Amino acid sequence: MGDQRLPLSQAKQRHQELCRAIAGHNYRYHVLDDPEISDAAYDSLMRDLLALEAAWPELLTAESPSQRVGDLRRESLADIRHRLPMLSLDNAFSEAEVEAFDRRIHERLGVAGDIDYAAEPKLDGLAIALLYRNGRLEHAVTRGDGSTGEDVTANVRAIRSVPLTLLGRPPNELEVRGEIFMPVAGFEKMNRDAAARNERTFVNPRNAAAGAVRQLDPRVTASRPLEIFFYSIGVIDGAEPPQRQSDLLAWLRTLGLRTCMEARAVRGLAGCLDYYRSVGARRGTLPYQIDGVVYKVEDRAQQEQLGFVSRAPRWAIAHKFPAEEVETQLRDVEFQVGRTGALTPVARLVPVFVGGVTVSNATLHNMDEVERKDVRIGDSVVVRRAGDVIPEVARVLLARRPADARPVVLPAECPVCGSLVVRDPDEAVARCTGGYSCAAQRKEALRHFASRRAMNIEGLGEKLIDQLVDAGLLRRPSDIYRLDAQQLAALDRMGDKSAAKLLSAIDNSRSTSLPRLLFALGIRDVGEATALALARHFGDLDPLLQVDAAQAEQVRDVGPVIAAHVAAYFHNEEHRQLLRELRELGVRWPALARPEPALQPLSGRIYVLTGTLQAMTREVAEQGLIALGAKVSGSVSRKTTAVIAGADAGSKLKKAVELGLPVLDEAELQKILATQGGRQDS
DNA sequence: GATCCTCGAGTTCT
DNA sequence: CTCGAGGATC
Repeated sequence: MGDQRLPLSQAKQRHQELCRAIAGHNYRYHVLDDPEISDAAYDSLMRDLLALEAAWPELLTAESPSQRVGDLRRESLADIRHRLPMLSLDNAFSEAEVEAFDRRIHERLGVAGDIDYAAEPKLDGLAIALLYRNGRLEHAVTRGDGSTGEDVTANVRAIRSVPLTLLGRPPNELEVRGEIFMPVAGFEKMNRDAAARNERTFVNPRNAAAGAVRQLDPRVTASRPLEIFFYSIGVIDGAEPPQRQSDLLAWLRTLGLRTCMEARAVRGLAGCLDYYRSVGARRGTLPYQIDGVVYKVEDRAQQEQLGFVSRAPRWAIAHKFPAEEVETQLRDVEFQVGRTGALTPVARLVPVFVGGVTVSNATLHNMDEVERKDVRIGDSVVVRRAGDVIPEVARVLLARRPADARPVVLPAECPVCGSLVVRDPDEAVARCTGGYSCAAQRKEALRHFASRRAMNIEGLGEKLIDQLVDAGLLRRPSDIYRLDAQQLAALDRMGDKSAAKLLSAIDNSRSTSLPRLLFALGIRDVGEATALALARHFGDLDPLLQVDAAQAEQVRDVGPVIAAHVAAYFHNEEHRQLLRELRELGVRWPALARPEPALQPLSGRIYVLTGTLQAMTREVAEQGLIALGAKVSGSVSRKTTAVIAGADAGSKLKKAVELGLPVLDEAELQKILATQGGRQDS
């Protein structure tokens, strides 16, 4: 190469020119969407750069455009703590909820006229934070749980619309936040190519983008059509960012950071809703997937005045599009038999792709629901994912009902055991009368007995229980404690090691607590909370074996119905025999000591946990609160003391905000547990 | 008797 | 997460 004979100083200069030229073309291409030169001319510049760097390796720096893609495959991704937490957004699913949001802002700010908002599409991708120090990309971190994410720097460098160095006059330190996504066209092409090579395809652009960013090999990321839009900043040092959100976006563009060109400044509630409708109408023609729009209060001083609720700002909201609804056919309705014998109608659907996954089943809850929706077999139905998770049949398309559509008939006999099915006229559920002789009820009862919140026998799940029951090794819960290694090893897919592990898990479960045992028994209408109340009230099993309905009704939250179930359970000879056997086989629990009031500083308080906690599991958090005398409830009401919200909290957080209840985050919870002298021994 | 609050039970898919 | 129903409260 001719370059090789250049003196070093000239080579350095040429290198700088090339880097600057390439960065400039990147900016025109990605940020302005207005390239100056052809792709071929760009490639030629890149080739020159590579040749120069090959001849003078000392010129190579991490910021060179040639160094986008590292070739280091890593073992795992490191965790990085966000210096400023990455928040989530509150959601609105209707115009009324946006109206309420706008009203709250007026009230809090005490202003009368229209509020200025910045509106932008809500991309369906992956939130990310990039830190630039002195204009150079230092690291990129996923949102993770909001306080800690994964270091994906090497992969993010490989995304071509991410500048490795900022243009203009960047501040000393700037953390920018944005969304990485895969444009629909790129996604489809990638899947076509993958299919042609007989490789696995991705279900949706969001998953594909998330997978690509969390790759261990940055070369794989580089081969995926990823893009990024920036929309906010985190840590900043050495510059005063613009006062308004719209100006902030313009400022980011001057630094070479790509932003969504659909973002607009709008006035007042009406402006927000107009924007929502206009973007919604064009949703299908946008080159990327969006799941709603975001409104932010424009003015930063107002944002600061509004502040935060737990993990979400009060000054922004995501207005979601309605859940995707897809039409499909109802192939059949089958009835599942639960632990209590309840027959649940389940819709078997022609598999259909909705909300990012393939759905083939959906619960219909009970016969009332079937009748209310007028569901018939063979119907065309509309399916959606409620709360974006559980599939449901939204409605039937009556106009498309085929002539041979068959009504759903509640079977007169249990589909599993053939026993009579009865339905109390006052109740919505129909039940199989087979009791413990019904294989479905027996299996479900055993599964419940072994489940995590009951006897907590790890490894004894649905599959294994099916096998053991079918092999005749399990009939009743006490049989679990009679299993031996030889019997287990004879089962399919069960080696010596797994058998030993299971036996040890079974052995561990012998040492339990009275509330767990009472819950495990599966007495009708006795769930965790009632089991705990019974255990507290009676202190041990023996008084319960003598209990009559009147005594049981003394327990808080136990009325005549549950009291009758409890008394009947403990007077049934089969059940008494079961309890005798469990004791003989070594199942034991400490008698419940009446807790000292001094150790119950939180007594009378009711907490509700929601969202995903990070440092502790939900169960540990619950136990910690209960140990201090607090109650942990599953639903929010005016009686709730406070809601503890982890990451991605949903409807419960929303309700707490509506009721004006205090919302705590995980750090505050830990403070409560620590300062109240939370004991770890329960 | 009406209303609100809780709890229990069942469920999807990766 | 959602529905239904039991219990408490007024």
